[in-house]
Amino acid sequence: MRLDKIDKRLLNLLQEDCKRTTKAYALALELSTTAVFERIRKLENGGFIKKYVALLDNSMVQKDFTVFCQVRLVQHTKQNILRFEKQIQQLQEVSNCHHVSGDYDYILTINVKDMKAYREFMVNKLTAIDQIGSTQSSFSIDVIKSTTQFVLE
Amino acid sequence: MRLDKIDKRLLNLLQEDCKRTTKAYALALELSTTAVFERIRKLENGGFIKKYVALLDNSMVQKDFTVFCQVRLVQHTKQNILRFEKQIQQLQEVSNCHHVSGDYDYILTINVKDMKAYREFMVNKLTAIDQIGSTQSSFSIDVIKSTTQFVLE
DNA sequence: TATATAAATAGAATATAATTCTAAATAAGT
DNA sequence: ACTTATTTAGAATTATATTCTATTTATATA
Repeated sequence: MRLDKIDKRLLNLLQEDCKRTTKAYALALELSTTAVFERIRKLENGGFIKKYVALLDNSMVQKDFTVFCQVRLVQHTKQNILRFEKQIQQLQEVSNCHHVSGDYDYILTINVKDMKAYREFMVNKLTAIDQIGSTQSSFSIDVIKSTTQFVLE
Repeated sequence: MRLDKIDKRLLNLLQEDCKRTTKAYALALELSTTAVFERIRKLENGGFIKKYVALLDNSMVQKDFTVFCQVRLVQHTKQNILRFEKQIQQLQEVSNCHHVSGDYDYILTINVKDMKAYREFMVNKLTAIDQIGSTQSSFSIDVIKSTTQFVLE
């Protein structure tokens, strides 16, 4: 399935605000509500849209202390990798984790309340994972940009 | 305004899937639809919920080449900082940018189609920003975890 | 502890929107 | 040009959101 211009515009709109009425999208795209309804259904079933979610204000829910933590494993055995990754997935403080090229093996994004909570997390949870060799943390001083939207054109 | 247990459970649900019916949330929380409706309204007006968005499948929309790019500025003048940040915000390939502590000044998350597109981006857009001193890129080999959800408890 | 006041909830009523259905229009393939 | 499939529109229906009123529950105050 291929996306045409209208699909892309629709996806851009849905990424901005998925709670508008079908009528509102229809108006913006100059189509009927049925046409829009069918397109959305296709985009959902086609796997383009993963999910619809509420995004919270980090500071309002006390999760605005963000840390980027680079991790190196002690040894790159398949077992180590799998165990490490499984444990990372379990940690609710970790919002993102990528296996990456370069000096370190993984880059993690960690969201907690404050430095104290980060220390707790490091001591009790992260460094408790014994596949980890070394880590390096960069603390977020300010958020310059943060979006979930991919601009399609 | 303070969040009680029910609010937190509701926020957790809305972060998972914001498109369920009020009735569905009401059922899960053992409340009436009106009660849930009012709570959601409060969470929205109280600024806890920033927005409702559709999350797309990166690979389906050809944005699954992810790079973490660390950036160092040539000089830390206020002017340089502001100019750099303003330009970064403009770049649609950059989904995230944080001012960070440590060796580098910024960590950027970049989403493009492939290595070729990344090269284009680097040459034509990123390194065109003349406040940048040096950069270091880590390429994502695999996504271990990726969520927008903060677990509230 | 009794009383007043505010906040939260439930259920019914209403308004609005989603979804389905049928038919027409458009596009694609032969 | 003709057939077939896809997309679209408008009306009809179903489901849901939203409002309203009355109760209940919680909170504050004397």
